[in-house]
Amino acid sequence: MAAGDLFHKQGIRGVGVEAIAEAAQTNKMTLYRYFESKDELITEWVRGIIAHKEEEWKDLNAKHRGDPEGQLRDWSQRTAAHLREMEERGSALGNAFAELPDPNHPARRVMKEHKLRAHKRVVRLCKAAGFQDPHFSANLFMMMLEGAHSCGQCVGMSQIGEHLVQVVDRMVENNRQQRAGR
Amino acid sequence: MAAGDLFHKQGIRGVGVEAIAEAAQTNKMTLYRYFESKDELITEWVRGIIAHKEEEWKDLNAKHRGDPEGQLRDWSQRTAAHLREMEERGSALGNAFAELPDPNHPARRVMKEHKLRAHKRVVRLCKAAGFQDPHFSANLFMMMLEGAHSCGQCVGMSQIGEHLVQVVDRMVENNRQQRAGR
DNA sequence: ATAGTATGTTACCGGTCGGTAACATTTAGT
DNA sequence: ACTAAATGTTACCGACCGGTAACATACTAT
Repeated sequence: MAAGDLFHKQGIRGVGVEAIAEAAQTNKMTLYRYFESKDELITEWVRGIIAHKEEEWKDLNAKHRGDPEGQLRDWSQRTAAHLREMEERGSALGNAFAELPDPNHPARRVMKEHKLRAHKRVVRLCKAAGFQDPHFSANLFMMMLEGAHSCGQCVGMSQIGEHLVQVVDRMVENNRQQRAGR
Repeated sequence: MAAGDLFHKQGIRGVGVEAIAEAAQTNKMTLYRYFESKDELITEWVRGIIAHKEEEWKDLNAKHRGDPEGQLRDWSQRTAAHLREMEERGSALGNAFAELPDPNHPARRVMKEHKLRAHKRVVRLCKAAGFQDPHFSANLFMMMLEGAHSCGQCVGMSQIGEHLVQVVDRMVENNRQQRAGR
């Protein structure tokens, strides 16, 4: 779905169905034979993004099996890499949240569920990594990763990415030392 | 300008000029005698928010004169308080960024300048507080404060606010100990 | 070749929205 | 009370957008 690029770059509400069809190299009519409304189309796009992220978490889990610290560090590295190739416009999901204020919008519900899952996952990882206060650390991780996107727009993505990786490394290292000292 | 509530709650593009006028207890025509376009109206709203934030920084500076650590801690506390009374919808400026993708939009330019100023200010504070790597710490602060808004939508604002305050306190404390140990 | 299905084309509908014109009404200063 | 400025009212315009109908064309399988 190449229409997603449009959504991300011009904003969901700033892109007409006609433009979406063109980006998908088809036309409006055919589009409406597959999606019953623009809202459903948006929702499907969001679902795609989320599926991709879940896929990445599976990779992360497979690559660092039984190593929650490694997963966290790799997660930050991937996010940093993702930041670097995303000049100007912020996070797709974050923007979508801002652009769909209606709490009953299906896409919004899907995103909320995903965020809850993501948060739980990070809490679980922090628990497994032996962090003293897993909820605290998990919230910290989430805050920083979320904030990196919007923050990079004024500082420069690459620097933000670097610092993100650094601080996650430090947190993991600190935790390791604290555990050793107990 | 009470119309700002509408912008924040329903999204900039989701609010018509008519609704804005009604919220301001006037009508469209009068509105257009003061603002030459909706875009300028949006920009003025954004300017108001920014002015309010700058005002708060003046307060912060006056209250903790010569105490950059106190300013940073108080900043986090105010942000936490602000989070608590902001259930559901994220940061006004962050949302505006998402809703105005056009890089030439005047409001966007204003916001970008403001973000740059804010970042510089925090770097300056971190320098004054004697942080070892002021740019690193400043970026951390910014990331967390930015991220807290979007993150609170899935965890609960009050908890996020608490943790935000805690971590800023810890960073300040760590810095104090490191300085003492040098 | 033919039938059936998927895709493309055009034109249109209803609604909303930003913005304006023309005129009526109120407010305020003297 | 009279004037001038500010505000309100109504109606409208043009543009855009989401969505549909009707029909034409291309593809595919047998």
